[in-house]
Amino acid sequence: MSVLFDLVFDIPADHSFTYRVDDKGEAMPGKRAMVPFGRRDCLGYIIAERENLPDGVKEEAVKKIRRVVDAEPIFDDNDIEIARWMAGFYLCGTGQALAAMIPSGRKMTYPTLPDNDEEGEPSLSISDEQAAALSAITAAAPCKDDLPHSGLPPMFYLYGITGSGKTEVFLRAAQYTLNAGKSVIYLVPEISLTHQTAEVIGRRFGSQAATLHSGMSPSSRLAEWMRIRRGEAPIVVGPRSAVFAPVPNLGLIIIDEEHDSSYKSGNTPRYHARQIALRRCSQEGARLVMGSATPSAEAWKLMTEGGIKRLDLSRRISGGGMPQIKPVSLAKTEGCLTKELKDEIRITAEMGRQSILFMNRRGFAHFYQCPSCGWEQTCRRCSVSLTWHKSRGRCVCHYCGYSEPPPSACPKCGCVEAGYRGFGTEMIEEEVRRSFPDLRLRRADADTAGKKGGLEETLQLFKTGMIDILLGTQMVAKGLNFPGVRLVGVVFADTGLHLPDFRAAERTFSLIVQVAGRAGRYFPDGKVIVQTLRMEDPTITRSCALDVAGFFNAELNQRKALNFPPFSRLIRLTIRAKDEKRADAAIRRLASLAKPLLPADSDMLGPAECPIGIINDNFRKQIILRSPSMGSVHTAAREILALYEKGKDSKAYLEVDVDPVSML
DNA sequence: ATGATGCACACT
DNA sequence: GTGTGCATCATG
Repeated sequence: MSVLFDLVFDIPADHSFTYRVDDKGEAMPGKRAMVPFGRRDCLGYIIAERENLPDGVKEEAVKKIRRVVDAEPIFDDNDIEIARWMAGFYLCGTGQALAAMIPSGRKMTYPTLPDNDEEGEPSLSISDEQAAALSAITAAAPCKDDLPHSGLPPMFYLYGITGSGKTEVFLRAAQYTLNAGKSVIYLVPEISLTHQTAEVIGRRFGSQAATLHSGMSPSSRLAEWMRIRRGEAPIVVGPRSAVFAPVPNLGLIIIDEEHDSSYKSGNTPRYHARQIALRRCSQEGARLVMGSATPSAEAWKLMTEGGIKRLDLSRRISGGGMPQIKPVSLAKTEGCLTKELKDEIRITAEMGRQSILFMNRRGFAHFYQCPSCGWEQTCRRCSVSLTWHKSRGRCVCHYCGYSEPPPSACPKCGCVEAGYRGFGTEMIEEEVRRSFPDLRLRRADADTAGKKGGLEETLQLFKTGMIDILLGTQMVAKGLNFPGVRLVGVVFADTGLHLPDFRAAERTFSLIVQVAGRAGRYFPDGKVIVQTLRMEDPTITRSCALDVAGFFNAELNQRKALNFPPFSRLIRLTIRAKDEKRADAAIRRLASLAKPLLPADSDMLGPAECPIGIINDNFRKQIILRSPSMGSVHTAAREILALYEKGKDSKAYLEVDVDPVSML
């Protein structure tokens, strides 16, 4: 008597496939199995047992499971339920969702950051604000039957500047939850914070803690996963994929630095850890606690509406005040360092303290522009500005790697004044070296980090005071707390504002406030200089005033007027193809399928070229479906995709992004 | 996703 | 007449 099982695979196809085994033996839902699939053997996930064959499947078509891979199920009913929900929400295959839950661990190595002496040791006493926050969180013990009417779990937001003691509140809330016999998931942004926080938690909770990070080998990751499932590690720390940690009896999910974009997955399924956390908490009767100095617009809106309880941490606990933040105009400056910034660097050095010079995103800031006609040197393949790399003597595209020597004169108007404007790491490095030949300078960007241990070494040197000025990109903005830092200079704050993305202002604001938090952590004399060409821009002025509420008032009004999130939900459909005609045809077909299927309350933006029109020789076109809520547009999107699938051009690839975070 | 299949045009 | 290239299709 044979038994039937449904399996899913890590493929975009959404439906399950039925297999049989002669006698039940090892097979059961939650285990993986090798099965013949098409003309080869494939690893599939057993998701259910079934009584009868599905309609239209003939007895003789059903194949036998070759081998059950796992001794114990790696997924339980709850996991499979989440995967099914993800497949529906993110429009991916159930198997793809399951595969995302235990990523097969690509061997990426992340730098181990120097210790963050910040909140490592348990403080014996906490401030009144911290105590108030903690008791708010621990107050009402939620249970499944006791959820708010909305179906949302109890949600809290620790809203406070860097150094205001969020971590200590998180840790105590975790301890409280463990004491109550429940489990905790503690999410941190990718890369920098994982190790630091894992260490703090390891010290605090010992063997009760588990870490799930992407640097682990598949086998040790799986071993850790099973240890968590057995309940041997009731507190789990990790980046976004740790939101799936199979802890029994979930009581609390913590999302540190909630605004961080690494919580959104960059590949299929493009899930957002916050969304999964929300879902798990409401499903499993747990609490959700987030924290940041610069919440996302989504979180801010929910706080003002009361869906999330905001808990303010307004003071720095370690004695430092907030630094003075000064916007400075770049307008009449030769080069990239204003007099104000140079003066402060000098003063800082004379005090024996350190400076960080911060630039946004490599590539957008350092491009060739003709001073007479405005011609820009861009990549022929990717349509983004080329970046001048002095050390290589070439102009490089950051998307495809294409490079060429710089023109000696403007190819359009022949102007020989043609030079490099904009500020890249190398240019700033040169200017700082010229201005301060006596100061020790190190660069920390993707180039210098590439070498083995390059970044770690630089950070270690900086921490031990062997470097006076650290010049870096995004990667120095997050999670670094160096007591010796007095000055932070934002070299060109406008860069992010130029990006064609409705979240450009939000990100720029957040970045400046976060970066400002690096200064004066432990002393009251921190200084931040924000260089800009847009002294009047409200994003710049409000970030310099640390006016989060003012910024979001204006920003949310704007979003509302333009009907962008958080006042609407988006689904972005991107077509990419080597041949532009193909891409065009595909996106037009997609758009014409979509038009009549959209619900009345929804609309469609595009078809249009993507903000970055070409990446790696692929033309990219997009349409954006927009709706007041996910419900209706979701159903439509599923139909659209199903229709598109039949008769699609196999050389044109479709990418689906539900709730896109970056429009680039 | 991926591999098989079937049809188009090319060339010893 | 067979050989390479790509669109189409199904996978239980």
